[in-house]
Formats: sequence, structure tokens, C-alpha cells
Amino acid sequence: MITETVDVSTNDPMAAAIEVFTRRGYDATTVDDLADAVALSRSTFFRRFGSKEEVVFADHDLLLDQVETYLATSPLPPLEAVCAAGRLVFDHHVDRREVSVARFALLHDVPALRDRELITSHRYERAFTRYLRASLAATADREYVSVAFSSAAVALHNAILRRWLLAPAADLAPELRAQLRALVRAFAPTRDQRRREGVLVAVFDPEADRETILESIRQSLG
Amino acid sequence: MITETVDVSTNDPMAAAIEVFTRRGYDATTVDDLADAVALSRSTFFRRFGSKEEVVFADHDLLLDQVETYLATSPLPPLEAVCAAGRLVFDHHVDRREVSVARFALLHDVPALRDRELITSHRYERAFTRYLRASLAATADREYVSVAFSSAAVALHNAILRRWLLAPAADLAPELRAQLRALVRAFAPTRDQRRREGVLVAVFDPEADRETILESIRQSLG
DNA sequence: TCACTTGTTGAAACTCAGTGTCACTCGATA
DNA sequence: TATCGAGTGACACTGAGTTTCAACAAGTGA
Repeated sequence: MITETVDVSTNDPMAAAIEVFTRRGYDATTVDDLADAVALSRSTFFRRFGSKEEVVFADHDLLLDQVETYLATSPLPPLEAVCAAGRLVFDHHVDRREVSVARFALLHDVPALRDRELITSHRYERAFTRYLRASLAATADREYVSVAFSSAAVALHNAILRRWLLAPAADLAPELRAQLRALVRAFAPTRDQRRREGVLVAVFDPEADRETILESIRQSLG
Repeated sequence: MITETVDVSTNDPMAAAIEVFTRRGYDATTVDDLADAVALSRSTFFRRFGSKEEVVFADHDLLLDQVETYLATSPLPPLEAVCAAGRLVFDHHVDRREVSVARFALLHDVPALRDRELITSHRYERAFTRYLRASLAATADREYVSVAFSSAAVALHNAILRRWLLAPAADLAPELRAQLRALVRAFAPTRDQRRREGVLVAVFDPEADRETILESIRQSLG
């Protein structure tokens, strides 16, 4: 075992772990090494972080809590609240650029950690779904809208986050905002706009002439 | 170690493994027990299935292959092809009701296997995304449509599959079809319908009178 | 028939993640 | 001072997964 004093002064075991994994290699780093690096006993390490994989995503425990309390108290309409929660998570990463980028690079080399990331990000998806199920109006397809929207929102977030991680100089927050807004529009094409403006959709035979089409619209508008 | 001769005649190690896990408990079953049950040496077991977790989802290797070759050869428009692929996966489960239900019950008790399921089903999502990215028309948001649609499709599939697993007597295939169709509609409100019928969407001030609205539509159709 | 390859299998030893147990410490409270 | 509880460390133990090596096919060519 190699005694190594990583900068513990930051008091961020996750960052220290990522640093050690990156420098020494994930497989080559034993939990003993890791415990040394974060100045904890092996026992305490497992008690605090659960596993060698989970340290790498330790920040998400807290973040998920924040997301859940945000959802519980947000005044926004459900779908918008989920979007805002997604932006919360995105900002969390942007605010810690250095660790986020380091973790991203590490994941590139370690499949096991990519799997763990998947599991981690799925916890957000479940939180979103649970929230939407409880908050959306009780239409017939509420369940499926909740499931599909949550999943798509998380997927969009992840895709844009990954793009940002490849080029952290860019500000992709507006991009995320725009894509999530588009998602809301796709899932609630009528409800959310109906307050300000009416929507009319006419399906017609493209062969028909203009006046015939207009006449049937006139009748529909009654 | 307990020597136990599970019905190996079916030649389905996955089913045998699920059976043993269910009867003896996942944690209580060692890989040695497992290897015995499927009439393989420990070494060969790992070579063939990779891990104790992965045996439980061994069928997905083949299924994912089928899905990928289906996508590569399907004549349907991209989004519909993904829907069809999703139905392929659904049917696979329905066709093997007994194993599927047994696995579902097992997952209920074993968190580690639920995580593994997540990872497994994500492989479909990636396959869908890759396919859509390559097949959709090169619009600006092709990437995000691919990501969001794939993810939502998989999520819908999983939700409906889970409902079916709770009550396998019901035929939920039409439900899946309908929900996936709705998803396509949400993501491609115009493109996919344009071939057979025109679509007209008019946004108007609900205070405006009928003729004013019709006049602006007339001009748009001009 | 005999080498020689190539791929599959089993046996066995080894590493190390993760668990469980027990004793210790420290701070708070009675 | 005695006690209680929570957090910690030391240590032993289990078992998953890896690696190595030998045995054994089943071709393949001479």
C-alpha cells in the first residue's frame, strides 16, 4: 500500500477519489489506497460511501435531495417544474466545472463507472416521474406522460451536459432551456398555450380546393 | 455446496438461474451453486455469462442483436421503426411469459438486479439513438430528437411491460402501440402525416370573430 | 497415421470488494 | 461519575471475478 497525501484540505472525498482513480487507474486503486487518500479507515469509507463506485457520484445524494425539495415546493406547473429541476442539476455541474470534467474523463476509461452513472441519473428520472404522477391533472394518460416526459427530460439533460463537458467554455444553459421548452411543447401542445391563444388544427385532403377546406373550417368553428 | 439437478433439459441456463435464485435467494446462492445448477464449471460460467447478475438477462444479448438488424433493414420511417423495434422487445417478453414473470418477481427482491436491468434496457436506448441519429433528416435538432425520443420510447415500453407483468392475462400490445403512436405524434407533429393528408394549424386570438380568422387562413393557404 | 493448430473446457490459486463483529472513543445527559 | 448513543477503526471472513495452466477435442495438412 502506498501512503499518499492528497490535498484533503478541500474536504471533498469525492474529488480526491476521482483524482486518485485518474492518476493511478481505477482497477489499480484498491479501497485501501482510496481510504488512505481520503484519510478515512476502510470501514468508515464503506459506511460513508457504500462502494468504490459510489464515491465517484457522492455529490448526487445531496443534489437529489435538493431536487426533490425543489419539486415539492415549486409554484410552476408540473412540466415546467421538472424542467427547472433539470436546469438545477445542470447548473450544479457547471458550478463545479473542474470536478465534473475530471469525472467525465474518468468515466471515459471505466465502463463500470459509466454503468453506475446510469443508475445514478435514473434516480432523477424516478423522482421526476413520481412528482409528475402526483401533480399532473388526472387525465387518462397521466401515467404515461409522466414516465415519457421524465425520461426524455433526463435524456436531454444528459446529452447537453455531455456536450458541455466536451467543451466547458460554451454556455449551454440556454440550449438546455430551449430543448426542454420544446419538450414541454411536444407533450402539452394545447393545454399550456390555450390560456393565451386558441389553436386550430385542420386535417384535410391536399387535393381539395381552398374554398372547400375553408367551408369545413367555418363549420367547425360553428 | 449443494448438488442440485434443475431441469437442464430445457437448455436454458437463464431460466435455470432465475429459478435457483428465486428458490434459494440471490445472496445465498453462490456462483458455485449456480454453475452446478446449469451444469457448467465455474470457469465456463463466467466465460459464458460474465457475471452472476448478467445471467439473469442473458436473453437480451440475442434480442438486442435482433433489434439492431431489424432497425438496419426496416423500411418504415425512422420513428415508426423504433416503435416497431420496441414492440419486438415487448413481444419477446410476452412470448416467454413464465420466465418473464419469474424474473420480474426476482427483481422485486434484489436491488442489484434492478440496477442491472436498468443497464440492460439502456442498451436499447443507445441502439435507438444511434439509429435515429443516422436515419432522421438532418434538421438542426436531429440529435436531441433522437435522444429524447429513444429514451421516451424505452421508458414507455418499460412502463407498459411492467403493467403487463403485474397482470399477464391482459393483452397490452395495443396499449403499447397506441402510446408509442402518440409519442411519434408528439415528436413529429407534421412530417409523418404530410404524405397522406395536409395539416393546418392556426393560432388566433380567441376574442377575434370567425370571419377574421377565416380570412387570415385563406391568405395563408393562398 | 502423425504432428500441429485452434478453440473450448475445467481446476486451482489469487486478488480484492464488501460484510459483520467487536472494542474504543468522544460528547452529551442524567 | 456513570451511562448512553453515535461514529470510528481493526480484523476476520465470504465470495465474485480474474488469471494461469493443463487437458481435450476437432479439424488440417503432410
